[in-house]
Amino acid sequence: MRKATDRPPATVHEVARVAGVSAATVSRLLNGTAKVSDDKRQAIEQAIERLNYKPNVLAQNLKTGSSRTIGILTQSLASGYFADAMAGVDDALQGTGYAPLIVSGHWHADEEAERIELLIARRVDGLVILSGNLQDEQILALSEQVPIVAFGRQLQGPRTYGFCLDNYRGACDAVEHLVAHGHRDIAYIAGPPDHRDAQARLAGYRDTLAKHGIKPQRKLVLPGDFSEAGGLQAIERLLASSQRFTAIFAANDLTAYGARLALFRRGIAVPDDVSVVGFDDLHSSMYTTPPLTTVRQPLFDVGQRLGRAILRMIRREPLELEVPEPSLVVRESVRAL
Amino acid sequence: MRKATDRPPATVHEVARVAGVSAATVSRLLNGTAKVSDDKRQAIEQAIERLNYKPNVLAQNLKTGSSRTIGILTQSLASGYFADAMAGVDDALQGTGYAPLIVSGHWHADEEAERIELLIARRVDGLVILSGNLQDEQILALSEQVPIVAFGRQLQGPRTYGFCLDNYRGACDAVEHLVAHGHRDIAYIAGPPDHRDAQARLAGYRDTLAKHGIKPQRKLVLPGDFSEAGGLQAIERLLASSQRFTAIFAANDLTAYGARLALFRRGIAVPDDVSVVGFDDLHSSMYTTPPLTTVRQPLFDVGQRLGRAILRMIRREPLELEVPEPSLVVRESVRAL
DNA sequence: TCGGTGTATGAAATCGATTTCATATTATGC
DNA sequence: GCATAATATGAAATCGATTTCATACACCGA
Repeated sequence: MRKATDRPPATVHEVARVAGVSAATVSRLLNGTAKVSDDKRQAIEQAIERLNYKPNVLAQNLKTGSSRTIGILTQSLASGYFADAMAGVDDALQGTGYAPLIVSGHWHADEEAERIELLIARRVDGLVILSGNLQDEQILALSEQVPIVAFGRQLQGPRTYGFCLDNYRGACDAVEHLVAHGHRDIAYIAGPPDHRDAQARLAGYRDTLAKHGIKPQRKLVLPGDFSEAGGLQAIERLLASSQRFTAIFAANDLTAYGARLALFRRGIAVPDDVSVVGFDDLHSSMYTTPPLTTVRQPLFDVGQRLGRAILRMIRREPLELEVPEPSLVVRESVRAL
Repeated sequence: MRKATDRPPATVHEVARVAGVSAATVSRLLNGTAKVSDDKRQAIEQAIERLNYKPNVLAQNLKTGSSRTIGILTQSLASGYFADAMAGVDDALQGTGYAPLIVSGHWHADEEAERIELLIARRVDGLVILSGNLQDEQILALSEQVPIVAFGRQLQGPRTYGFCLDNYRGACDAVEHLVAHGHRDIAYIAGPPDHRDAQARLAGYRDTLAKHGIKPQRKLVLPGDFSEAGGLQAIERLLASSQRFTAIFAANDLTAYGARLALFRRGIAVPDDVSVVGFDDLHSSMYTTPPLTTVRQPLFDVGQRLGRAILRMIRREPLELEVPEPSLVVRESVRAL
């Protein structure tokens, strides 16, 4: 199993020796740091070819003080929501020489802080933070050590930039849609009370009802937790309470899935008996039965922007600040009354 | 905005100087490489505290020749299937000092090879390969440079280990379940013809029918591609052909989702009119309407095993070889005839 | 008291690149 | 044709840890 080329990998010095030049010249050629004469260039290129030389990234890292790595803090590795954003970041990093180092904070501030310490210890050149429970001040403090871009929080600083989508606006659009279709008894399944996106969506729901002169009914606002189980339970309770409602606005798609199942179990048809609107537009929402009308968050796009932003920040280029908009995507889960 | 401690981070040498010892002693204490006397230990610990010293990982990497990083090659960053496995690997790596470097091959052999080159260039200490289109021989060749564990391919070598779940068995279980419930006209929506898991599942379907003396009907085997769109299209075609069938076995859950929607659009109830069984047990299959009966692949568990295996391989410890089993999870999408 | 064994410690080499600084060489201007 | 500027190049320092090798010292038995 021993290969012919079973010697330790070549170094710049060996390349230099074979090419009859100095290591400095090899380095200069490879990095384009300075002009090297044509004959030496050829000699070096041949030597590299012959020795199959690949620069040792570890040595480069040490010398340059950079790991050419971007840390990504997500809240869950197994969530379609974050996965889309991560895919976007990854896409933006493609071909730039930067690789993503992904860690998960599991929605827990302490764990997030710890994981970020880990990333900084590994000398990531930049940090992408996807949502989470850290305080903005903590992030600002961290940004003295490494440039940071964040999603799900409004931040601005010399080495910090964070943006949210307009959750309020998205929720308004969703409720407007229901109202426009004649619904007035609209239940809302909330998200975690301490989650700002959830708060904004709730506010959008309330304000839109008010705008149309629909009296808010406390019993139509149900607690939830952004999970299917939460949505299921909420609607089971609502049905048990025999409160009248013709539509449900769920704080996110997962919640809507759970709600949908609760209705299904009771033989209540969507959208014929009850209309449902979600929030997020997860990929699978296109294939629920019926396909879910929902507020689209363009998370891949968000991820791309974050990736591009962190790169610009690292290179100290100005970043173009433009925030994508959520938009209602109308499918088949809402019926006109 | 300037902090009091705005000087460059401390090095071993500074710690050594402050503590009145040599850098070697500091290193020895930190790594437990040799005994150091109690008084020096205290002096060093104080110096570390005072200077807030953190070893420079980049320098450690260079000197030790290892990056304390595990490369993970996935096929998609935004797939629930792979995400579960990645979460498992991540979980196994937690607290070991190793961090995952995740790249995606997008089901394309060339891209996979390229991404792996990138990981090797970054001197990952080990490689976890999740499925993909690379040839086994290519992987074996790569394993001379770095230890590899793989999922979705049977591999065995000094620095290589790969296992599959028993897809054949899983498919047999699924079809047995349908047959036991009185179904004989069972449609099958296949996966990509060149995908081994898909091939194994198809074989399981065919053999189980044969075992029960059910004549195979060519028109009941429909092409698919492991996606919802494929499943949708397959069932639309099947319905158009007015071929009789009472059950559908889909090559994976996504396909089943698509099939389900096609039925829904035609007003065909599941499971009352047609039964459906999937494969994978994605998280959301618990919340489809109705919840999907499917063959569970314990992917988080698989990921954990992969993570533990690669660590053992790196440490040159023997690895316990035990492959988890797929299992049918019965929900509500199958009716007895 | 002396040689021998063991132990804690430091000086210096090392990992493999990049970068500074000095120098030999060539090109340029008058 | 000579002084000067510009250019390509190499030797050596550097990044910050780890590790080898040598050494000083203490301890032990004879």
